Amino acid sequence: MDRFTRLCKAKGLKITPQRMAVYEALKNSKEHPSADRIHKQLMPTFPSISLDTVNRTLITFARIGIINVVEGQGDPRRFDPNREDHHHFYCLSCTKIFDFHDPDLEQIRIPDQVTRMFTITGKRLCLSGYCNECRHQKAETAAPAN
Amino acid sequence: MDRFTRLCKAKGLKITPQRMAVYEALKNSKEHPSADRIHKQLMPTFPSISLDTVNRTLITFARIGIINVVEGQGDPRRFDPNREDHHHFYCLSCTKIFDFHDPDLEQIRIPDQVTRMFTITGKRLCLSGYCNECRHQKAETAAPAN
DNA sequence: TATTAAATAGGATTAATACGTATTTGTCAA
DNA sequence: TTGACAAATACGTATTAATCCTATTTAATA
Ligand SMILES: [Mn+2]
Ligand SMILES: [Mn+2]
Ligand SMILES: [Zn+2]
Ligand SMILES: [Zn+2]
Repeated sequence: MDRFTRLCKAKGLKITPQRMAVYEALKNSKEHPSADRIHKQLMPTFPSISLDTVNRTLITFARIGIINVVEGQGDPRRFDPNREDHHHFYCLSCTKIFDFHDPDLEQIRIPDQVTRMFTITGKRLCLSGYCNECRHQKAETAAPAN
Repeated sequence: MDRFTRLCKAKGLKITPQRMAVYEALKNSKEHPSADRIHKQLMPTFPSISLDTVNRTLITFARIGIINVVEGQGDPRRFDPNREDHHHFYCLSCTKIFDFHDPDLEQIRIPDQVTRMFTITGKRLCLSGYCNECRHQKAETAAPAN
């Protein structure tokens, strides 16, 4: 019994072709797709799958801990299949999210004042700016940010 | 000449009653409002102001550096008038964002590999979980997250 | 194989944001 | 102080994301 089947059983979720398809689309991906993106990706091989189902499935997966919802800046909700502890760089131009790791950052200590006040389930360093592809375009086209 | 007037002049922006109203609404706020929230807040004293103008104004303010856009998890775009270096806790239940500071975190070192690859304009520790108000409700109503 | 609750598809709705444009208005130079 | 003009606004429309509704299908279980 594979990981996916095990997880579904444990949470009392039915194993449907739709859920399997979404799981397969996410597995091994290092991207941070939106529901719409996953839906488009599945359409060729699974034309009958609905966007609503993809969206519900992703939210369900996030709820049971198969994936995470990640931080964006007002754009469509993004999901992250990478459950390792890691950090993010967010490109303000193309909205791509890049993972990075750093041993030093693993030991970030959260102030007691904060841990007392909140129940913390997620912790991550969020960087933003312009990715390599975008910073060049930017210099030509747009005015600088400040 | 006040800070707002100075900033607008420097960036070649006209000083309009709408922009002044939005600026006043943000100033001194420690919240992280959406465009809609600011619009609702202004309606009583400025009934003719349009949501479109509020939204455009906020985006303009973010562009010239008066405010920032902050990370959410798929909810409407949120703005942050607090330009001090600080960090965030995001409540997964009520979506409120809380500021916190920490001298230790000021010196977070970003790996060279990352600074080489990207132009970084923002850096922040992003925590998520449940705020004090929400974690109690949660115990009663909803099933645990995992 | 029959039962049943869960899940899906797809249409409708709501909400957030952006766009198009006629009109208004702040700015600046005469 | 005024007039010209580009910038900004209001508001209607369009687009997009997300959710809701419900008839139908289907996975799980006995
Ligand atoms: Mn990631
Ligand atoms: Mn803040
Ligand atoms: Zn980019
Ligand atoms: Zn809360």
